[in-house]
Amino acid sequence: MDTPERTQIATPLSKFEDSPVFNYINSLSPIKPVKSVHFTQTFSALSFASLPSVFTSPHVSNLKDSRFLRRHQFSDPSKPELNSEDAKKAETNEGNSNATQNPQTDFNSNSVPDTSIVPPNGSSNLESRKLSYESVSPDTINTNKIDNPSSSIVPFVNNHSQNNPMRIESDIEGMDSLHNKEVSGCDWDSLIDASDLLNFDSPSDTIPYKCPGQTTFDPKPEANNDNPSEKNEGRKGVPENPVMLASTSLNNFEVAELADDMDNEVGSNLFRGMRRRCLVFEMMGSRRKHMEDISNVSDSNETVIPNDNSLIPMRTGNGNGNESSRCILPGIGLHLNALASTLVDQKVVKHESSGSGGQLIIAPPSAAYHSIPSGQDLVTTMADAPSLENDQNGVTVTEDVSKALGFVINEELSQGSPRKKRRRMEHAGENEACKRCNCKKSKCLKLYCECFAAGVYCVEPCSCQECFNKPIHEDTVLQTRKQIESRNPLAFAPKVIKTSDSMQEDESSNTPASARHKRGCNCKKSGCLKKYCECFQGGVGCSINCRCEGCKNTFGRKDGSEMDPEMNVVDECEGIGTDGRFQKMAIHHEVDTVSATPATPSRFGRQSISMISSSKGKPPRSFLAIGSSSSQRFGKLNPFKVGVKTDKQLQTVGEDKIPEILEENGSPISGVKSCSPNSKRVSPPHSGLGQRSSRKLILQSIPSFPCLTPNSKP
DNA sequence: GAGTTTGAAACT
DNA sequence: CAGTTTCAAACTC
Ligand SMILES: [Zn+2]
Ligand SMILES: [Zn+2]
Ligand SMILES: [Zn+2]
Ligand SMILES: [Zn+2]
Ligand SMILES: [Zn+2]
Ligand SMILES: [Zn+2]
Repeated sequence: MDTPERTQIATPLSKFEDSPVFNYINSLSPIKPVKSVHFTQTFSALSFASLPSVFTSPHVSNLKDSRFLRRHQFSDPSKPELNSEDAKKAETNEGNSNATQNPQTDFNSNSVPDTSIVPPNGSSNLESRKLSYESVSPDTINTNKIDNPSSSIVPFVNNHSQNNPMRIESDIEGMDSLHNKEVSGCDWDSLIDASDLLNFDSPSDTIPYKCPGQTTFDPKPEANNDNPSEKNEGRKGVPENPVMLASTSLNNFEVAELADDMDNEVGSNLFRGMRRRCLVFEMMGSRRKHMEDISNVSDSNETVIPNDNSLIPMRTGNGNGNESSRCILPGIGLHLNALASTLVDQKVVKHESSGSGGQLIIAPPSAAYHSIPSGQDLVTTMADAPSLENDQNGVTVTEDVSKALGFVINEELSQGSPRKKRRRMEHAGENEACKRCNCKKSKCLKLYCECFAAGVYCVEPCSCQECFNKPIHEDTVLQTRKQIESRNPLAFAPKVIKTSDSMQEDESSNTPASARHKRGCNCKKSGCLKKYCECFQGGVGCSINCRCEGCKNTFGRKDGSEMDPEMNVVDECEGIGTDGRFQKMAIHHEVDTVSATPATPSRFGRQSISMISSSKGKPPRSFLAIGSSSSQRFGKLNPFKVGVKTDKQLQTVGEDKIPEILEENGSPISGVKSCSPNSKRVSPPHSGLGQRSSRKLILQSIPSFPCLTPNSKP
C-alpha cells in the first residue's frame, strides 16, 4: 500500500508543476491565497508528502508512509459525518427540538443508519481509499473544480507547496502552527506529542470521521458516496464539509465541556456565533479560512447562515455518516473528555494571550486546523458545545457531538499511531472494524471489557452478552467505575505513559521512545513479542516495571536495548499484523523538531513510526487515554463520551502529571486547572516547540481517566 | 469459525 | 502481597 501511495503522490507532485488544474483553480477563485491555504489545510495532511519534500526530501520518504496512512485515516473518518449530523441536530434542536431525542437512541440510531454506508467503505479498496483521500480533503476545494481525485490532488499539492512557503513567512505564528501542523500532520506522532492543536486540527480537518478501526481506508468510500450525494442534495461546496463540520463539532464539543466546567460565560453568545462560523467554515470551506488567515479579517456572519442551512442538509446527508456513526459510537468515550480538556486549555490560553488579536492568535492553531478558521473553530467549538449542553436538547446533541468527538479523537490517536491502519481492513474490516468487545460473562462492567476499560459504552458492533455498559445503565456503569477506581485509581488511566524521567524537556531529547506501560507487563511465554504483551501492544518497550521473562520486546527490552521502531512498525504493519492490526502509541517527544525542522528525518521517522496502529477499529482500550472527567461527564453529559481511539493505541501520558491529576483532581475542574497551567506554558507562541510539548503534556495528563474519576472518589 | 494460548483482571 | 481463578482478547488452525 505504502508504495503505491507514494507512487501516486510522486506523480502528483510532478504533475503539479504542470498542473493545469492549479492554474485553473487560481483563475477561478478570486481569492487565490485562500484557496491555496485552503488546500493546504485540507491537504496538509494529504499533501504532506509534498510539504515534507519542501522541507527536506529525506524525511519525506519515511514520512510519506506515515502520511499516507494518515490520509487514510483521515479519509476514513466517515465519522465526521456523524459529527456534522450531530452539529446539525444541535442547531436544529436549538431551533426545534426535533432531532434530539435520546442520546442513547441517537447513538444507536446513528449507528444503524450509518451502517449502510459503511459497508461500502469497508469493502472499498485501497485505491478507492486513496481516491477518497483525495476527494475527501480536497472536497472543499474539489467540489467544484476537480472532478478527478487524482487531478485534484495534484493541484492541491502544488498550491500547497507554493503556498506553504508563503504562508510561513507571512503568517508567522499562524504559520508555525500551520507549519507544525502540517508537519505533524504528516506524522501523527508528532501531532500527538507536540500540539494538541495539531492533533485536533489534522484529525478534525481531514480525518476525523469514521471509526478508528474502520476508518483506515474507508474514507474514500465515504467521501465518494457522501460527497456526491451531499453535494447534490445539500451544499455543493461542502461535500466534505460534513467532515469538517464533524470535526468542528467535535472540537466544539470538547470545548463546550470545558467551557461548561470552566467558563461558560466566555462563550455563550460569542461562541454561538462562532460556532456557526465554524460550521460555515466547514461548509464554506477553505476559502474563508484563507481569507481570514491572510487578511485576518474576521468574518462573520455570512458564513454562519449558510452553515446552518448547509448543516441541515448535511444532516440529512449524514447517511454517510451513519456508517461512521456505528463505528463512532464505540468510540465515544473518555477520550473525548481528554481531548476536550486539552482543547479547552489551549483555547483558554489563546483567548487570554490573544485578547483582541484573538483571531490572529487563534489563527495559528486554526491554521493547523484549517487555517484561520481554526481559531474560530476553536471558539466556535467552545461555544457550540456549551450551547448544546445548556440547551436541554443540547444534551442529546451533546452526546452526539461527544460521540463525534470521540471518534475524532480516536482517529486522531489512531492516526497518530496508525500508519498502518490500513491494514485492518483485511477482509471484513468494515463490520468487524467497528467491532469491539465480545464479553460473555463480565457484563461489560469489568476491565476485562475493552469498551468499559476504555471508558466507552458498548455499541452495536460489540458482541457482548448481557451488556450493562450502555447508556441505559449509566448509573450502574458509573458506579462500577467508581468502585474499580477506588481500588485502583489508575485503572482507567492510559496504560502507556510517557516517561520523562531522564528527560525532560522538551526537546531534549530524549530518547526515542520514552513511553512505557504504566504497570509493565508480566509476560511469561510470549517474549513480549505479541500483543499478549501490553507493552508490545502499546508499542512501547518493556521497562523496569515489567516482570516479563525472556523479554524480546522489539520496542525495547527492559533495560534498554531498543529495537528499531521501524522494524516493529514494518512488522506490525504487515508482518505482525497478520491481522494487520497493531497498535502502537505514538509517543513523540519532539514533534516540534519535526515540525520545525524536517531536519531530523531519521529521528522523526522513527518516532513517527513508533506509533502504529491497530488494524481493527476496536475500542481503544486503556491504552488510549480515556476521557478525563468522566465522572463529571458521566454525571452531567454522557457518561461515556469517551472517545475511543480507533485502535488501542496507547496514549502517552506524562507520568508526572498523571499522578498529580489523580491526587489533585478532586474535581474535573481541578483537572482542568492543572491543565491550564500547562496551557499557559504552551501559550507562549513564540516557542512553538515548547508549546506543543507542553500541550502534549496536557493532553496526556488530561486523558487519564483517573483525573476525573478521582474526584468522585474520596 | 472453532479452538488454543496468553496474561491481565478479579478474586481469595 | 502472593496464589488462584476468571476472563476475553490474541493467536492458531
Ligand atoms: Zn464488553
Ligand atoms: Zn463493548
Ligand atoms: Zn457490552
Ligand atoms: Zn511483555
Ligand atoms: Zn513489558
Ligand atoms: Zn518484556
